[in-house]
Amino acid sequence: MRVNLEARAANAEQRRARTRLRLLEAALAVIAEKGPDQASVEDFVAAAGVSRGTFYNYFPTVEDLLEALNSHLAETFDTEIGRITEGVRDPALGLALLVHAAFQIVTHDPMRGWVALRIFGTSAPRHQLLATRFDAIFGWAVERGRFRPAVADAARNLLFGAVRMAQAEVLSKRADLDHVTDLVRLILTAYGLEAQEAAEISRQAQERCRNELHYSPVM
Amino acid sequence: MRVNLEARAANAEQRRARTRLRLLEAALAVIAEKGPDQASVEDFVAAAGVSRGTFYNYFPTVEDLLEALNSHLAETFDTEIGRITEGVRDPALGLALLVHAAFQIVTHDPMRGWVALRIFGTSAPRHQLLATRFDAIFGWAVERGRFRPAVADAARNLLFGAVRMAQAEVLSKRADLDHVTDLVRLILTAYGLEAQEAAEISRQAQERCRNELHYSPVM
Amino acid sequence: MRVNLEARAANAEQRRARTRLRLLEAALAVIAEKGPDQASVEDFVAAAGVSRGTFYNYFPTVEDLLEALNSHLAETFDTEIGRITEGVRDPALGLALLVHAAFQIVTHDPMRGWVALRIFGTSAPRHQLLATRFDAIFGWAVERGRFRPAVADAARNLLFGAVRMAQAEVLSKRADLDHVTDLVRLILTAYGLEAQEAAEISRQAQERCRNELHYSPVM
Amino acid sequence: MRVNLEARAANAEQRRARTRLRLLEAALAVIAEKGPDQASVEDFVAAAGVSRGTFYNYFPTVEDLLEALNSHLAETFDTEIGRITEGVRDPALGLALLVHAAFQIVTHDPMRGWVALRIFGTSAPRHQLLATRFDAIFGWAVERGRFRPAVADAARNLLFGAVRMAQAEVLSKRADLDHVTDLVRLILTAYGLEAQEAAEISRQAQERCRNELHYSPVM
DNA sequence: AATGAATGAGGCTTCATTCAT
DNA sequence: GATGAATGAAGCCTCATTCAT
Repeated sequence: MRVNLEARAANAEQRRARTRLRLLEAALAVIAEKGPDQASVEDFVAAAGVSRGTFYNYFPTVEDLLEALNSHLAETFDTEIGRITEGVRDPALGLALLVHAAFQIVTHDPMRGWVALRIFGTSAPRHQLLATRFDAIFGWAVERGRFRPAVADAARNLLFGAVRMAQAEVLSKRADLDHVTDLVRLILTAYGLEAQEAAEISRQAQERCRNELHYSPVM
Repeated sequence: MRVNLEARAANAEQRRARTRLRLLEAALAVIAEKGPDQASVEDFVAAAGVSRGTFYNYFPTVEDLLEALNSHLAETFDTEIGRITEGVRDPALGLALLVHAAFQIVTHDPMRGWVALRIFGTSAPRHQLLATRFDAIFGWAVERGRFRPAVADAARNLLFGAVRMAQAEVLSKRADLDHVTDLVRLILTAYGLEAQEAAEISRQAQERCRNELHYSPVM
Repeated sequence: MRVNLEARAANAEQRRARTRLRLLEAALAVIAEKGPDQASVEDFVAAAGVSRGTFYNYFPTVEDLLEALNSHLAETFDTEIGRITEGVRDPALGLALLVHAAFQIVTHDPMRGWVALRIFGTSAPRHQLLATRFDAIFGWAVERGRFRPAVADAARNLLFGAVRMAQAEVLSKRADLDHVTDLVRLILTAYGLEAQEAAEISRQAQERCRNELHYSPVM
Repeated sequence: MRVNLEARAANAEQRRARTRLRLLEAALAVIAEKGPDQASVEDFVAAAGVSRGTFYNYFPTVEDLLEALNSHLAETFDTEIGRITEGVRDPALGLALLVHAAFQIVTHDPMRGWVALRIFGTSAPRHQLLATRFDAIFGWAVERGRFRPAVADAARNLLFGAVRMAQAEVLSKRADLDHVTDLVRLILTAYGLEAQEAAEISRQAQERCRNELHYSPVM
């Protein structure tokens, strides 16, 4: 009996999780297309194939869904980036990989790219995962004498701002991945590398991402 | 008789212009606070102190108001930037002035800063004035051997992306104008200047903006 | 489980049908009073006792409601007329019955009468059911030598125009059903019957309608 | 001095009348196109080339304009009809002329035709001029033994209803003037004429209208 | 849990009318 | 008189959210 109950509970929980995931997936697609401001509950439930009521069984408000989506994306994104930069010895290469990997992901799964871009524009709380990761690498690079010392905030905003803008360009197909290579080269130069080396590392990183990133959509 | 009619027409025209301006000013304040997507006609007319109907006497739709505001801001902004960079001999200093001046304006008239930031995030047609201005200076710098040759798109996105992100930080008071000085230094370094000189020029430019920019709100 | 779901679905469907009917009924009353051009959604929902939003759950626009109402009325009307003229051997009597029955209905359910009158005046697509029915009977009468040959269009417009005008008079209580008897007599005379016989048939038809038409509102 | 003042007053009055007429003309055109319910003050003043304010100097409300237009049309219409039926000896021919003349007018000046049709559908007070004229001719015909005695109301509604319906058809070009000839024949038959004679008189009347009606728009 | 009908606040837009000039 | 800017009531429609089943 007990076993039965437990099994049933587990079962129910699984179903809950599955429905929740369906709603998140649907929201991803809808928001990628319309943006968070134009997307309605109707859109979400239609895309997920569930009823209005069900939506509210999982998310008390639309805002909550957006937040959940935001967190979900930030976490999976950070995880992927972590995997790529793991074990890298050179912090400069680490940063280059970080950026190139992000664009690799965005290119292969544009929906996530759009959603990240669009949610970012709203007042949604921004997740600190990537910032933290950046700070760690950057600090390490300075410590090792690889980068010229600089205020971390400025360095971070330089990179994140440029990346964000390039992301919009790439997603709109107004720029391709070579654009990113140029950008990374400029950034590394800003941080203190010689132009030659910066170019070299950026190129390397891109290649490595292209080859090694066996990427598959996470949702 | 004729004179009377003409005078009356002129009078009416003035009234019209004044009301239109009031609406634009009000919209500036409202959008700075709420963003273009959350602002309603009700907000605009309440802020302008006119009736709902009056709004539609001036702008057929909200979109039209936003567009008018957008153009207005882009033009005044560009004009101001133009005045500041006029007569500058060194393109590197020109770019530094461009960025610092922008932040000077944004700091003194945060509403415009917010509106620029927020409208930028929408699908509103982006004005090309500043991009054009940047390209001219950058091309000139490369030609003169002041900057290392680079793809203009990448160089532009680096600067505009970073500036945009810093603008959000500064407006939110999470960063001050020193942050901008750091940023400009990094950017100039990315473009090929020595770290030392980059820092020097950035500092100079900031000082000059602080002293020379007798700024007053344009609307 | 399955049964439960099915039952629930059936239940929901019933609710839907009931609400839809309530809206149509309410619209009938409202339009009878104000006419389709002066009726607002507010009027409809107030009369139906539902909320504004509910209206749009059933009809995308006011126009759609009117159309549904129009079709509904035309069909029920034609059905009733059909029942009355069924099995009649003499086409002249058939036409007389058609007209008298229409007025019987209009008298007992003035709302439908008004709505028919008022919707007719708009650009709503006119239903052809009655016209078709008339043409059939008229053609039959001519064929049988009962009516003098005539262009069907003229004959139809004579009857429909006169009936429409009389309907307005009767509904406004400026005329009673004897007026209709006179009118039918004139029409039958126009079609070629002797005055005496025309009067006789019109009287007969009226009586028959009065006795046999166990009429009850359809909505 | 006095003369001057008087002359000036007369002048002013003339101008007033002219502006008023312009507004009526404009309203005629607008209503013919859009119908009275869809026409706005804006439409009227745009068509008349005057300002909103001027409109209200002449008509306190839109309703008043419609009423004035209604009266204006009824009067000019009646005048024209009167001219045509003047001196006719045979009342049957008189009625036939009345109808054919009406259609002649409507055909040559469709705007008036549409407006009459459309205003009629509203709750505007109906003018009795034509009804009175009909009653006079009909009574005369009965008295003379030309028509079979009948209730005047029924006879009138038969004719007016049929004419109104035919008018809609003719204006929509779904019927031509031959349709009217058929209709008049049926009506005269209904009133007691022999079919042969009815046809003959209807034809005669139509011809006469076509030839003699030197029609020109009245406004 | 899931459903979907019902709600009502909130936004957009039109337009007859007023009124200062 | 003529003008046209300003008004605000009134209409349309959407959509997040609630709730009975």
